[in-house]
Amino acid sequence: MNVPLRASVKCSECPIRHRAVCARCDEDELALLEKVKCYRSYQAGEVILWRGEDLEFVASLVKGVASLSKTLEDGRTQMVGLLLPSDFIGRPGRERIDFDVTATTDVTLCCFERRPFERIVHETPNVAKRLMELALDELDSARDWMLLLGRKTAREKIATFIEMLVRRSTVTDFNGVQHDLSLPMTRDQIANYLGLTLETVSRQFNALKKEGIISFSDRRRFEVRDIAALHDATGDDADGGLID
Amino acid sequence: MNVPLRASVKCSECPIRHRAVCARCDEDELALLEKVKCYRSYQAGEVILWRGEDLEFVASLVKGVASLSKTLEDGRTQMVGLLLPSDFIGRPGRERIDFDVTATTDVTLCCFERRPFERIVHETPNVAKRLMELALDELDSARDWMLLLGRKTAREKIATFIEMLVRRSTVTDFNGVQHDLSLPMTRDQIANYLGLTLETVSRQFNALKKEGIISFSDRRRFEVRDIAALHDATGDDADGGLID
DNA sequence: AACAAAAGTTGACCCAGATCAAGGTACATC
DNA sequence: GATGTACCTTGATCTGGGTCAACTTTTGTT
Repeated sequence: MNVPLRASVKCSECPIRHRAVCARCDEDELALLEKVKCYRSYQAGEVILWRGEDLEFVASLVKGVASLSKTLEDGRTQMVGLLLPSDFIGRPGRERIDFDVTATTDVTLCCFERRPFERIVHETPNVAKRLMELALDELDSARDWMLLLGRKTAREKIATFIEMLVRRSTVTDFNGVQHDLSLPMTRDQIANYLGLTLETVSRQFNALKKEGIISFSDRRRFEVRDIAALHDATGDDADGGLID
Repeated sequence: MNVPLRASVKCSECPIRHRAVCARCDEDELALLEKVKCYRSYQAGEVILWRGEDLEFVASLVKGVASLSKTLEDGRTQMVGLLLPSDFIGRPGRERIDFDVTATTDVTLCCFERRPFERIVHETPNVAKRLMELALDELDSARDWMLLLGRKTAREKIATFIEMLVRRSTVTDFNGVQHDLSLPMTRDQIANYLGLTLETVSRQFNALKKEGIISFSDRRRFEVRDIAALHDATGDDADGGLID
């Protein structure tokens, strides 16, 4: 549902309080934001924003996974961004976006009307600064992704993708070992993310499974059995690769 | 040569005065920057910054073309950014970069020592704001590029590349028709940019030539003969594609 | 429980673009 | 004007991953 709901969660108790656009805010600044925020929810598959549409709100992603994607004339599409909790949608000074934003899983957003938000950005250096950091982080991951799309083999792409999920979940969950991770999307969406077809994604997952590097408990849930072999399969050098 | 030269060009007469990081500065703010700037020159092929190296300066690109590139363990490389005059190198709050920066042609930089520059960013909202705009522009073109790398055919990649050169030169030169444009790099570097091999780049250029869409006067200089056919070959829809 | 729809797997085949190889061309240096 | 070197072109061949197609498994609905 894209019906705005008055905020039910207090900012101070928000799960993304310390990573989102509000991360650097003090209590007073937070109060400003709290006054203009509202929540919206979307079901998996729902389009959150269409390319070219006027942005009436900007938002922090609170829960779930969303994706940014671009489409060619004949319908080929490529994901150009993956949004996880604490990532931001919309940019100061931009009233349109040049890609579609779709809910990959069920999603909850913390939305701010664009105009009031831009005033706050203007008057609150801590928000402006955090927005800059978020933009630079996105730029870094866009560049890692370009290396992946331009030069990696199908196997390397899949291995890199899994490694990224492992890293992100560590950051999110604070558990040293990760067994039982879950894919946040279908094979088709993963193909879209990696510049492959769904058949190739399926084959490469199964190849890594056969080699004992990963194992699946069901279609979505898996476990990394050999993290070193997984890393070798990414093609990245020891220190390099995705840093988030 | 990477020997810093005391500024010889006055900011007020600088060719990138109105597009670079200083674009929004008033005279007083400009004076602040002028005090800490110096010029450096690099020859085509020279590495400006190595990945991982400590950034001692940040800089605006004044003249020439530079590229950002990433490398896999086995030596495959992919360009992840192309810097043209007025583009910026280095980011506030980051003391390292995760890619190499190389002079593609002879290059002149307007450099600022990192520390003093960061103080100025902190105290000059007009600089901070402009830096944000530049970062967002880079993010947009990174995303167009991801679509290109992930989903476009060799022909579409080459056509898109040429179309970008046409657009950029229009913006730079303010001449309605562009005959006699020039490639800022070798076939090898173009391949690197587009996620292709140099042989494929050569073949696709010659295919477009045979079809009468472009023509070459020498290896570097060319002319677009049929801009509509060129656009058709990019795979982008009418309004979409690279916007810079 | 039966059925339908969505998601995933597997095999056969094919082709765009990589790879390998051999020349050709333009410019710099002596 | 000869020699070297970097750059580019062109042809022959190979192959990773796309395409097409059939089938299986899971999930949701009546």
